[in-house]
Amino acid sequence: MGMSENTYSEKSDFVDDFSLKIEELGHPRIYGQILGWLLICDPPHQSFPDLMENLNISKASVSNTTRMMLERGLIEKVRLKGERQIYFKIKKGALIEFMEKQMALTIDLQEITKKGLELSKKEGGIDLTRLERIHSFHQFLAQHLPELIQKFRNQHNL
Amino acid sequence: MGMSENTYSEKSDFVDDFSLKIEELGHPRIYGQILGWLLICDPPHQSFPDLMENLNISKASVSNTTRMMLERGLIEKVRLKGERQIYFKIKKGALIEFMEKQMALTIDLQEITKKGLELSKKEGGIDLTRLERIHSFHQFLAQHLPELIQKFRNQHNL
DNA sequence: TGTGAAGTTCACTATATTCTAAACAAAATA
DNA sequence: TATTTTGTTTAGAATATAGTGAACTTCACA
Repeated sequence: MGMSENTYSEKSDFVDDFSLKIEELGHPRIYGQILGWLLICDPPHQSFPDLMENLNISKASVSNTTRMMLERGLIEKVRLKGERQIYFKIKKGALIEFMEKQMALTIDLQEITKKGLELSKKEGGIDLTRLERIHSFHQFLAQHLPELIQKFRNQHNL
Repeated sequence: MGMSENTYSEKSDFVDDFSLKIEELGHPRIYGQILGWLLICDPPHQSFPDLMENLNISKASVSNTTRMMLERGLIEKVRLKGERQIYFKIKKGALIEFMEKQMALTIDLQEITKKGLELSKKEGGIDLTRLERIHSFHQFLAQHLPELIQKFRNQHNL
């Protein structure tokens, strides 16, 4: 892993690394850019021009992406008294839910492999060990991941 | 979730669901197609023409994709005595490793958020609670996920 | 060595995605 | 009501990716 042990010297370095990793998880890069920036910006709420200037993205990108992120509950709008502009900030706990969903995808495979197994059994004569192995893994995760995450929530009052 | 509770009636249904989910995890769809097929095919090893016909993909796609999958250790070549053709089969335990890596990505974020935190502290005056929350989550996962998976391996002698 | 079967490579097409510019809408203020 | 500020929409450009056909290579075996 080419990942340095040092602290970042620029906020943009953090945003880059963060967004690349979010992209690797299967999401648009701009998601990670906005999320990453909203994690380290000052103040925690940011306007359209704030996002446009700091991330070098267009107004339309800000509009479209924030709309999607609002729908998915990742961020929320903030209105400041006496100000016309909308500000956006990370919704509390949203990133944890985001990662939780990420892992739930893995768990979906439990259901899929289960049905695949039933098909293979119905058909007969098919070697089941391949599917059984991966299915039992997902079954195990489906069983234990939620309680592991719950344990974290309890520890941190979330 | 539009996922039926029934068993699939066609192998292609399983392959479709499986490959769509793999795609959602950020991988090329054809990965999921080949992996899914290799999980339920009979026999477990498949030739070039087998894959081309059952998945409706070209010879070139089989060649390119299997090369990548071999490099990443997902599948392996099988040679049958007296046969010139190469066969491919799922490498034992490969899918579990694949999913493990998937979760390790999530853990990479522990390192990234840690460095982001250090930057924010160095800069001073920045609200740290946002990053601290997500970092502690990843730290928690980085600590507990490996041992959870190890527990599975122990239970199943893998 | 010649032949044909098996697999690889690569340039290109098709497709999907991302992002933007620019026109448009809404709403506050003058 | 006219003007300005703020945000939305949408058609299309730019880019990336996936997938293919066809030429090419390799190699077993006659």
